[in-house]
Amino acid sequence: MRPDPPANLQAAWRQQIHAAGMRVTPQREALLAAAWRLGHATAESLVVELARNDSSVNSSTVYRALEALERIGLVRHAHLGATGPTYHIAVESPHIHLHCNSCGRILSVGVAEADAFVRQLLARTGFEADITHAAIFGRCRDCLVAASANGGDDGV
Amino acid sequence: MRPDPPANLQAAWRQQIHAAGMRVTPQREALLAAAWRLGHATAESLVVELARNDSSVNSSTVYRALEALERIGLVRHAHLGATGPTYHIAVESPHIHLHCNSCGRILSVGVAEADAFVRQLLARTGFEADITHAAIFGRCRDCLVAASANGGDDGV
DNA sequence: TTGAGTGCAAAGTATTTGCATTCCA
DNA sequence: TGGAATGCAAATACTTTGCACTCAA
Repeated sequence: MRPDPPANLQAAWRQQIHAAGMRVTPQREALLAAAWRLGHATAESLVVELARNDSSVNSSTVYRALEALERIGLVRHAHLGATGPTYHIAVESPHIHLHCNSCGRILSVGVAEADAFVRQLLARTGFEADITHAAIFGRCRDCLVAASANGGDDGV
Repeated sequence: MRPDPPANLQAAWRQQIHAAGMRVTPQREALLAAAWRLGHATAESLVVELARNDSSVNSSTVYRALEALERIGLVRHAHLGATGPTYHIAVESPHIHLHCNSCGRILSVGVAEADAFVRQLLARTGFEADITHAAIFGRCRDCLVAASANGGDDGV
């Protein structure tokens, strides 16, 4: 969990909402701050995080606000696991999500790791991949080590 | 939509269920056949497909059967879109799913396309990726062409 | 014969929608 | 002040669970 967003960032958010012809409301500001603190958050977890922090926001408002804020590019969603979409602040540098099937953790690595793959895919199949949009599933280093220490058993 | 599975394949399924100490029921046979016909199917779509074909199976049975059949390796699931998990018969040769954000189609390409990427990811981050488990989002060739013909507009 | 598997109905969870009210610009 | 945005409550969609009954082995 990160600390609250810096004031200048919050100001930029307000400005961007306003520039899009939309209204700056306390709920939207609280929502953006909560998304910033959580890093990766489902709609559900945002509702909970907001309730924890004084400012509770109705869940239907959260869904509608996320949709509106995504439309103007302030937040993005990705598919990180079995659950529904996960939202994050758009300014974060783009990264690939690696979802460990054993421990459930989400690791992030830079998009550069996949550059060659994306280029090759485009050249050979004509498909322009947005590698950041969905997690890649698998097993993280720690769980691989634990599994092999465990006699090579899966441990899943 | 594929034709019904060949008899020898169905026999192999029965054998594998039996070998796992589980019971071969008409519902499970119908479910496997439906999954084979659909290729990629959500639990929901399997319920519908089964209802269409004489043999309707209760949805709770479908969920429980999918879980049981996945446990013994006869079916697998993947995350292909915004919706829940998608099931497919396990014998299909492993493939990467490419989900087009514009037209919604799911393209399949061989895992060989990602071999270098998976190897590099393992070497550099220690993460063993199962690239087949989740779709990669992006835009297919047709939609890219359509978008550029459209003055470079997104068209989404 | 018997218990794994099924169907049904009810509950749970996540998300959406209609409408009256609030409050930002 | 006007209409975008919110809160509430009801509706919807999907999945899970408890329980009595069925049927594969």
